[in-house]
This record gives sequence, C-alpha cells and structure tokens, in this order.
Amino acid sequence: MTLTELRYIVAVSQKNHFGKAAQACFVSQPTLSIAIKKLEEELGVRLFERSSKNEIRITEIGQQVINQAYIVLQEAKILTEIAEQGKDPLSGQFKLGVIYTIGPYLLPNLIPMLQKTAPNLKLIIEENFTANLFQSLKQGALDAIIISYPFEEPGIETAALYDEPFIVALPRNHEWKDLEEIPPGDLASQDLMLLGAGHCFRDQVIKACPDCMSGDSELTRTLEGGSLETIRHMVAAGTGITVLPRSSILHSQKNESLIVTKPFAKPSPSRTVAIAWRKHYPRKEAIFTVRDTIQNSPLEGVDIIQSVA
Amino acid sequence: MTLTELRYIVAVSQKNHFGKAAQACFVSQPTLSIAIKKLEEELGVRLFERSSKNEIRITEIGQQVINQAYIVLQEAKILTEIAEQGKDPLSGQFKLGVIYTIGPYLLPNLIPMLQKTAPNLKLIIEENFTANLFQSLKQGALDAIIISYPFEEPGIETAALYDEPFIVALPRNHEWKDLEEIPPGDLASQDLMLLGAGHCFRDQVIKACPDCMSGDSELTRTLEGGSLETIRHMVAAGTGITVLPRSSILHSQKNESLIVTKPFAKPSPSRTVAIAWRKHYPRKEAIFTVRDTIQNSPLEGVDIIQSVA
DNA sequence: AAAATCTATCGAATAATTCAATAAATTTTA
DNA sequence: TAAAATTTATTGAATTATTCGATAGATTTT
Repeated sequence: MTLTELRYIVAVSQKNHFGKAAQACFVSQPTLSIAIKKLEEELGVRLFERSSKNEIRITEIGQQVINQAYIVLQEAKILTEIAEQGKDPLSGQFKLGVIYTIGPYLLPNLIPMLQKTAPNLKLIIEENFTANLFQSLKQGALDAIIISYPFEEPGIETAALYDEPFIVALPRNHEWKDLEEIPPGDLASQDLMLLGAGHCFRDQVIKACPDCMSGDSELTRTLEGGSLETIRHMVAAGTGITVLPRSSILHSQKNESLIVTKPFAKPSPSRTVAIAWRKHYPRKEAIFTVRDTIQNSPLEGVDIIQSVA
Repeated sequence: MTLTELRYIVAVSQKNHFGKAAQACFVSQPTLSIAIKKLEEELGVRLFERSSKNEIRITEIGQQVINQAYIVLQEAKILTEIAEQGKDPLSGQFKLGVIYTIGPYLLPNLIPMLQKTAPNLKLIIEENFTANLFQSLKQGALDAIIISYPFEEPGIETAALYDEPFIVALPRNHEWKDLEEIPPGDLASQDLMLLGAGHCFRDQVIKACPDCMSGDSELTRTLEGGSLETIRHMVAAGTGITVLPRSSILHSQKNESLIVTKPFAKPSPSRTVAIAWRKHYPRKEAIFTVRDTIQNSPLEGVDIIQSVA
C-alpha cells in the first residue's frame, strides 16, 4: 500500500470515472488502473465494480476502505504541515544554558531582544555551573550554552561573544576608594570574598590574582551557596571586597552609593564569554541568531568579538 | 513522502541507530539512510542529529514528525484490517430485493437458513415490484433480486431457482370442489380475483388463462393495493376464486378448512423464479450462497432448477 | 597513532513506475 | 443490426526509483 494508491482510490470515488480520476491525479489512465488493481490485489478485496460504459460503483468494503484512506491521507497531510511549521529554524523550543555569573546580567537584555528578532522561538533558560551545562548540552537536553573560556570539548563548537574585564568592588569608605586602578597583585592583602567551587569565575579570579586567597580562613571568604549578588550586598555592608565581571556593574545602581568599583591596572584580567553547541546541531541559524542578538545587546564596558564566519 | 519512509524514521527513533533500524526494517543501512535523507529534503526539516559515533538524537521537530508518523502508520494499518475483515464475500451487508408474490413465502425459510450458512452476512430485504427492484439493482442500491422469468436486461445475469406450478384456490363449497384438476380455459367462467397492475404474477395468470378477465367489471376483480394474502382471505369468504403460486399454499393451514386448492390440468401453467445480479458484481460467492440456500429450502411442490455452473 | 564505530556516498544491478498505443467490452447512435 | 463512441484493461518500451555491496569520511575509543 502506498499513499499514492490511496490518493488514486479517493480520486476514483470522487470522480466515479477512472479516466477523470487519472486526470485529476496527473497520471495516465493505465497508471491509475494498474495502481488500483495492485492495491486491490494486496488488500484482497475488490474496491470498485467496473461496469464498463456506465459509471463506476464503489463496493461496500471499498467505501469503508476509501473512508479510511481519507483518514490516512489527512494524517499524512498533517505531518507535512507539522514539518512546514518546523521549517523555520527560529521556531520551536530553544533550550539555552547560561552559567550563574552571566545569566543575571545577560538575560534581562537578551530575552526581550530575542522576543523581537525571533518571536517564534520559545526560549527555555537553565542556569547552572559550566560542568552541568556541558553535560546537558552533550546529552541533547540543551541546544546551546553560554559559558566562559577556556572551553574545549570534542564534538562541541564555540563562538566567542565578548571579552569583559574584571572589576574590583569596594565598600564606599574603603582605603582604596580614591585610587584610579588596582594592580591585581594587591588583592592578596585584602579580605576578598569569592563564590564557591564550581563557579569558573572563582577560578579565573584566583588565577588572575595570585595569593589572593592566602592568609585568612578560607571559610569566611568563600560563599559556598552564594551568588555574585549576595557578595555585592556583603561588600556594601563593609564585610570585604570582591571582584566582579564588568557586565554585572550596571545592574545595581541602587547600591551604587554603598559600593565603589575600580578597574584593574592594565593589563586588566578578563574573561571571554562564548556560546557553545554540538557540532552537528541542525538549527545553526538559531544559534547564530542568539549570538548576534547578544552581540547587539547594550552591554557596556565589554569588547564584542566579531565572529569570523 | 511514503509509508516506507515513515516506517524508517519510526524505526530510527526506536533504535536510536541507523544500522539497527535498517536491520529492523530488513533493508541495508544505505537504503535507510538515503530514504531518510530524501524525506528530510522533501519535508525541509532535519529529523535527526547525526553525531557519528554516538547515538542519534531526534530533533524537536523530528519528534513531532515521528509522533505524527505513528498516527499515519496506525491509520494505514487500520485500513488493512478493514480490508481483511471485508475479504470474506459472505460478510457485510447484502441487499436482496424480492417481488411481492415471492417474499412472504420464500423469506420465512430463507432468512434463518442464511443465518446459519452465512452468519456474517447482514441481509437487508426489500419487497417491491419487478420494475422497481430492477431499477434499484441497476443503480447499485440492491445486490441481487429475486424475480420471475421472463427477465432479460443488458448487464444483468440471472440464474433460475425453481419452477412452481399455479394452483386454483376455491371456497370450500365451490362447485368445483370435487374436481381433480382444472383446465386453464375454464377460469373464464368464474369470478377470478387478481392482483393489481405491476405484479408480474397477475400478467402471468392472465396469459395462462385466456379470457379469464373478460365479462364482469374488472373493478371488482382486481385488488389494486392488495396482496395474495388479502385475496386468499376473500376466497375463504366466498367472494370468488383465484390462482396462487404453489409456494404460497403451505403457509396458511389455518384457513385450509375454508379454502380448497386444485392443480391445473397438465400442462399446468407455472412460473420460473430466478435470482438476478449485475454482471460485474464482485461478490458472486454471496449470490451463489443465497441461490444455493434457496434451492435447499424446504419448498414443497416446486421443481428445483439445478444451476449449470 | 591505530582500531573501532557510525553514517554518507558511489556505482551497478534490479525492480517499479510510467506512458502511448491498443485491445476488449459495452453502450449508444445511426 | 452495424457502426461509432465510451470506458477500463493490457501490452511493451522507456524511464525512473530503489536496493545493495563496497567504501569513504568523520569521530571516538583504545
């Protein structure tokens, strides 16, 4: 049984005439006759009673088969319609993973912008650590993830989005409050508060500022379950200082009076934010749209990295 | 799109592996790969994400398409099941037309017998005049009709079932009550009651007994809307005499005391009862089963005409 | 770096489909 | 009654699809 054969018998049932049905199906009459004969033999039932000159008569079982043929063809048509709707790579769900230290600052801009550039894209966001996002990406639970370099995995492709410098955040009455810039090495002498293990930003800061975690009890200076926002509040409260990514600065102007931010001395430590996806992911256009939208976001103080594609 | 292609994508979605899916479909892996590629190109969407070594991933739209493919295949399977059930020519409706002067005497035997020989045949009966039955048969509203010869029409085939002699029915105190047999010509002298125009039995009796309707007012002797049973009651009431087909005699033993039946003198007038169907009617077996069942009915006093097939 | 595992591609053989021409059957017309 | 007309079935050749084995290409594992 083929869908074509079903179309033929439906056409005959509508035209009551093999020749006219063939015409309606854009095939010759022998083609249609043979196809119907083949279907009748396969099903083992006679669908039409051919009385030569006069009109065709549909047998009782033929009518039942034709009724069911309508249903099969209708469902097949729905299948093509489903595919038609899914043709647009900017439609359907798009599951985006973002690391904790980027999400709160990138997404408030990104989501409404994507809503405009790709209104049919149903964005689903997951915030997590790099390692967990990578696992989900590899397993197909996520379509793309936004992480920080370095990030190299087999079967995964990445595109750099932007570089953002690290910034020192001080209480407003801190001894450094009037400095223009901070040399990274000076942080070793301060009560530096950092995120817990698992956050790549923590590791990047430690790498940029050698010895910064030496001395005082690590317990009081690492916030295991915390977020950058928690740390920022603690800085405002005078508990210590911290290092923040540049993109996090603009979004807390309420606390600005309590916190002073200072750039690092050149060359400033920084991180490169990138988007990553499976090499064979079929909706590359969706990835590139997200990439372009992020790069057109109003992110202040970051260096957009133009893609080479 | 073909049903085979849909089976392939369903198999891949179940096995998560092109090679194993091909095996499950009893085709080579290239065959399956090419078919799926063709379907993906036709639909314009990527259904699977091939990541070489690792398992296959189904795309979001691919999952939707595969879900719909299940439905299409399920409906196609139902179609074959419908055909399977309809394979038996002794199943489904069978619309049988019978003329008024046969139905009441044949059907009480035929219906329970057919119930046994063809229990899946849903017999639908219509009683009418020969002319109306023929129209319905020609148009396909009836599958077969039981009529009386002569009956020849283009595109229609017939098979004789039985010959039945005509019988004279008299009131019990009629002057002929002690005769052995009645010469047909003698009926001209009697008050002969007949059915109205349209009943072929009327014409056959008139043809068998020349001049029988001459003389008295035709109005009082033709029962326009009546039936043989009405006429029989009138004979019992002494209104006149009539001619009945032999098969109608056994079924009225309550009135036997009021009616006397006499055979005609040889050669007795008679009628040949036959079954007729469209030449191209596809369920000949059903026709032949009805024919054979009638010929095996306990019809007394009739001559079964063995078919030559 | 080599072996192993998958899917994609190639090329030849096979199978299926298609159409024009025509046959066969029947009905209508002359 | 014969010829014309109409309709489906069949035939045969050409084209088109499908199929498979062999192998390439890509990636992962050893």
